[in-house]
Amino acid sequence: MYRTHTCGQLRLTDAGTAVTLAGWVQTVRKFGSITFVDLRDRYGITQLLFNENLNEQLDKQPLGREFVLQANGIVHERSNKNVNIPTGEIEILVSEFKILNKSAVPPFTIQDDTDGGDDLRMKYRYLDLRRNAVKRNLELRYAVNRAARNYLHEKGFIDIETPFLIKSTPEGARDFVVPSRMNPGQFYALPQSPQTFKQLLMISGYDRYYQVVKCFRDEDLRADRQPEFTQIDCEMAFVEQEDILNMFEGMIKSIFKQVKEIDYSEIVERMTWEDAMWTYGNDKPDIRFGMKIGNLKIPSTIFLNKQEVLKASPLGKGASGFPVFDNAETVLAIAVPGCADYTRKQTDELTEWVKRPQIGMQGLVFIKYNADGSVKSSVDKFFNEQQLKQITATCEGKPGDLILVLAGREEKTRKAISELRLLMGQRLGLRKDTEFKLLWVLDFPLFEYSEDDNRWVARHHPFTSPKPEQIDVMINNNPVIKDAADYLNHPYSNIKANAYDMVLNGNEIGGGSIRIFQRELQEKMFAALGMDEEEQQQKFGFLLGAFEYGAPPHGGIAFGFDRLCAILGGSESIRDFIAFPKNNSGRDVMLDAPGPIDQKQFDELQIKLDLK
RNA sequence: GGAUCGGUAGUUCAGUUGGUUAGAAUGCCGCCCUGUCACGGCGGAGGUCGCGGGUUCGAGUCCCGUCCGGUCCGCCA
Repeated sequence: MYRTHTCGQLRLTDAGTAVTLAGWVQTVRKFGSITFVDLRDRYGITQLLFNENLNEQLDKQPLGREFVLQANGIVHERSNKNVNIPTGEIEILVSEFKILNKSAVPPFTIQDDTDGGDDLRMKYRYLDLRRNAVKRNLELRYAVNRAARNYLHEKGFIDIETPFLIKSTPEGARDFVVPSRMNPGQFYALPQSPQTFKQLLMISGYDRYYQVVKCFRDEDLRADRQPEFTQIDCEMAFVEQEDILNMFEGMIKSIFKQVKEIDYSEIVERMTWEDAMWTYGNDKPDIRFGMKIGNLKIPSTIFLNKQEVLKASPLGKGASGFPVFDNAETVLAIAVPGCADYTRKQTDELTEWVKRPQIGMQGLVFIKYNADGSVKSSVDKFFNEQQLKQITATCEGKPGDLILVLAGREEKTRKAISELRLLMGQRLGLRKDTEFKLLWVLDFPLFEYSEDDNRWVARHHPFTSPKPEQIDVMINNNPVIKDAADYLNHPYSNIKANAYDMVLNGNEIGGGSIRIFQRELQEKMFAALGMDEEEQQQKFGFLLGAFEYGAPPHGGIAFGFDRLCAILGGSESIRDFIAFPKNNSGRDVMLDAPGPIDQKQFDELQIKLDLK
């Protein structure tokens, strides 16, 4: 037996007990004839005391950081207690010790505030995982996993595994592919999600399915994106949208309760996609703070339900005399609370920020709504006080606020003001990572028009059902677009999907839809995406076939598990919540993967490289 | 595919207008120390300034190329 207790276990009540501990040497503090050693394992740190009797032996067998040590001794009350650690009231008076393994000097310190950079920590991930900070994240991840499983099990869901070696589906993200040796020249694809399998399970009658499952997408990465990531993937049969929303806001609330002991008793807010874009310029708005967008001018073809609002806008009626606004497709404003006293330097800095290539705006207009009620703007030449106050009113500006106005092309400007809003929210400390705000975003457009491919693409995925009342529009209309520029007038551009995203603090943590379950509608959808009958049969024949054998109405949702864990852990980085993550280029720097393979392997696969 | 920032001691970083022997902190090694827990004191070792080329009397510093890493845009149903 290597140990009788763990390094996080012993307390003052254990004083006098003979124990054996095993763990890693965290630090050695030597004082001439006595030596303190902090011994660490997964459970904590216990101080070992080597007195003069053992010091000679310690000189012969010096201990270094991360040595694996076994020590026998008696639990003693400390004369100087350490209130900072749970075992701080005791120490082990060591009578005998054994070095179970030596350690090279680690390339970075194994501490909460390590001196190692990200790259190095990933290369020596097995050392980074010893750090308490990372360990806590993995423990949180397990807690979230367990909480989700508890809830779903309670609700009658069953976990069914689905295959990883499947068929390539070119819709959506790029597939990772795996060559088949037994079928030369043919390839499996790794699943982007178990989407079609879970639908088939519904058809098979497993009406409540879930899986905590790896998904694979071969797309360019970001700090918060991994080529392989984990979803909590769920599907239910005989449900409508409302049933799904209730079930899964229940799940998130239950996870909050089980993991964070947070009673999220408020009603989860709901917002249409159109309102989200209109009010926040973003389909995943952070509603922990206001700073809602004032819409001063918008193009007529978007936001069909907002035309009445537009008429009341100060710029909606016609030329203002300010060419930047008059020539712009869209003019949008936000009121930044309490920032009317910004200096020229500060406003210049914000202007530079919106002019960065990633934001790409031409400039930024300021209106200072001073605390005394006066207004001062960078466009005083073009607008009188009354007009400036009208602009201020559209974004609900109050005395003391700084009004920021952007003008330009609709899509770019809306994205820019959304980014600016998030930036200002961040700077004003309105985005606390201890506050959690859930939101459902509903009624997404079913299609988006791809000007690159000159065709409709599914915004969610091709299995998403239109709103029930719009099914006729799809069935009875010809999807062919003769003039690409005219797609906004096509009936398909206004079809809304029976789809929903769950947003937590400005992050999309889950998304799903009610699925198409009739063959005719599914064929119509594939056709709308430009697939002829033969292609449909070749790629999705199995699903169309299954729809002929009594497919029940069904729908589901998938949650981004890694990101959910990161948010609950109060972190921006999902990498810290994954035991063995990949870097920005999709490399595993510890394994040095991907890497070349042997010629023999190529020969067996009958594959030749033709590197460009 | 594009933008941008970075690469200097084991590690995290500083390094002025191009100018003598490239520094700090931490880690590491040695000696001292009986109550530390970020121990302390004294001493020491440690560098192909990512790589290649160019400009110059002289390059860590300027220019070009390249590799690697970070962040972002496109992309990610």
